[in-house]
Amino acid sequence: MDNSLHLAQSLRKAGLRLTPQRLAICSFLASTDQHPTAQMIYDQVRPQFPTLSLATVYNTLETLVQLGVINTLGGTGSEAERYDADTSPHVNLSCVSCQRVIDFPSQHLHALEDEVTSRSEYRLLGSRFLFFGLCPDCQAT
Amino acid sequence: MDNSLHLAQSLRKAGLRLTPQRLAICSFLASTDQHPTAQMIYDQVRPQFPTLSLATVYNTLETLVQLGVINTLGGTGSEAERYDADTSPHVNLSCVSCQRVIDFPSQHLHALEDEVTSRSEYRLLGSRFLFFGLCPDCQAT
DNA sequence: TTCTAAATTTAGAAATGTTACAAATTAGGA
DNA sequence: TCCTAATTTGTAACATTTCTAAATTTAGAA
Repeated sequence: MDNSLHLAQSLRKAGLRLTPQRLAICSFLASTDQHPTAQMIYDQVRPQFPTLSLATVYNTLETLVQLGVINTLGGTGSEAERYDADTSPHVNLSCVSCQRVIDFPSQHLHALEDEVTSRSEYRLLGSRFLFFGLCPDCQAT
Repeated sequence: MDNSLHLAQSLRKAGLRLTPQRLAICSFLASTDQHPTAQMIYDQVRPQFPTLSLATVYNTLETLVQLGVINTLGGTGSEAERYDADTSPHVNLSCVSCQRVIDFPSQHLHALEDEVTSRSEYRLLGSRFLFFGLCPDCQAT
C-alpha cells in the first residue's frame, strides 16, 4: 500500500503546510524501499523541482522523524544517515560491502517491543534493528 | 568481568601492536557503560597521554570494529557515533532528550539472531538494536 | 479575489564529525 | 642495541548536516 497519504496527512494533522516540495518528498519516501539518504532523495526529487534545496530535504526529513512517521537507521561514522518510511517493527540487513539495506520481516520483534514497553520506563518514539554483514552477492565475489 | 584483556588480546591475535595508547583506549572502553563517542574517549584518556591524538582514537576504534570486538550504534544525523564494547546481543535504549544510552537485556534477541542467521543468506558481522524515547527522568521535566 | 501574517524555501556559509596525509616516533623482533 | 615496519601525531581536507537571512509562498481573513 502507498502510505504517502499517511505521511502527508500526518503533516496536515500537525498543523504544518502541505507544500509541493514536502508532498514530493513524502511520495518518494513512500514509493522506495532503498532506505535513501538525504542526498539520494534530493537527486531523485529535484527533476520535478529544479529549485529544490537540500536544506528543504533535511528540514522535511527532520519534521517527519519528529512526527514519528519515518525512522533513521543511523549511519556508521562518516556514512550518511538513511531514512526508512516503514516504521513497523522490522529488521534491516545492511551489507558492509555494497551498502545496500534490505528489510527482513521477523516474528520476534513484536514480542521484543512489548517487552521493552512494559519493562522499561521509557516512552518509546522509534526503533532501529540492524544487522551488518555480507549479502549473498558480495560473499560470492 | 573486565574484558579489556579480551580487547587487547584480539589486537595481539591480529598481529597488531599493543601500544600504550591502544591499551588505554581498550581499558576505558571495557570499564565504561556510557557508550562513548570518540571525543568522549579522547577527553577521558588524554590525561594519561597528553600527546594523544583524536586520530589515534578513531584509528583504534575502527580497528576494533573491524575485528568485531566492539560495535557502533549509529548516530542520528549530525550526532557523533557511539561505540559499545558489549557485543553480546542486547537492546540499547537511547533518550532523545538527555542523549544517554543504557542497556536493556532481552530474552528475545537470541531467537531473533538465530532466525536471521538461518533464514537470511547473509554472513553476519554485527548488530544494532536501539529504541529511541524519553527516559523516566526526562519525561518528568 | 485580494490582502496579510506566518510558515516555508532557498542558497550559501558555517559547524560538526571523520578521514587522509606526511613526518616523526615507537614497538618488538633480530 | 639496532632495524624496520607499524603506529602516532597534528593538521588539512572532506563530507554531512545545520544555521542564517532574504525571498517566496501558503492558507486563512477580509
